[in-house]
Amino acid sequence: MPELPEVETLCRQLRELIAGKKILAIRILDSKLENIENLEGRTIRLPCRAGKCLHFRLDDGRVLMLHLRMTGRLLWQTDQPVPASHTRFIMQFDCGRLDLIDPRRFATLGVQNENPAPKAEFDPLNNFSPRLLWERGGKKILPIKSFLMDQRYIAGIGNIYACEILHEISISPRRKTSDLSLAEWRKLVIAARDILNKAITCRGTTVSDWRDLFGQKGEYQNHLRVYAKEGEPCCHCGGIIERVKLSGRGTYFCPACQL
DNA sequence: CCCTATGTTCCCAA
DNA sequence: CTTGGGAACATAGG
Repeated sequence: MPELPEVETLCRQLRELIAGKKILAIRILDSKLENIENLEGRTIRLPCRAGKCLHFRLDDGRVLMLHLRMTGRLLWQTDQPVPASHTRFIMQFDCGRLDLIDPRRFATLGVQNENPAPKAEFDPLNNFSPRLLWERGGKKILPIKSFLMDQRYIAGIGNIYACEILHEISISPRRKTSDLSLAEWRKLVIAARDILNKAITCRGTTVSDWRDLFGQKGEYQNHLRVYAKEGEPCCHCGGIIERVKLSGRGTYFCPACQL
């Protein structure tokens, strides 16, 4: 479930708790998860986010990588000795315990020996140049929403924020990527940064079960304008929000003003 | 029973 | 090679 703002929220909360801390013990409670050797005794450096992925660099140079996929959650526990149901992985520190909870068991855990190369060409909060996006998208005839959500191109944007960003700039999710003008890419870059940063400030979007590291709901669901708003009036033009299927995903937009 | 789900990957067809 | 569609992964909830 988590997209960039949710993973960033976890990352910031983790930095306060486990940067520089030693892993006392781990427990893997799901045979689907990769068995990771020799984590005990290692110290975690500053946790980092890469798209929707969390990277925990260790003092021996290895990098523990966690992707939460659809239903993965991280929960910080200090006084609950019994893990919640669907707990798949536990890391014990002297100050508390980090639990990975994942009902659908899609989350992935892995270790690499060195820093992984960036997976995406663009990052909405760092290198997000309208001109480079315009050049890159210039020959793509796929829908702009599919382009925004493709993690090979752009890091961290998923279904909720793709819908919100496109609505903000009044562009249809079905528009061909190559149709966007440089001016439209400029608007997109600004809208993406605004929306994602605001969502980070709100600690993410809780429409069903997203929770932060301490089990708290986010607040950005109170600012959504199209996602899960089928049948409601558009805040820009009063048109009725529709839901269609695009790239296999429920897609919310205003057919009256998103052209 | 039906459908849906904030993600990714793989296979197949056009 | 590019794109789109569907299934798969596994589970909960409406």
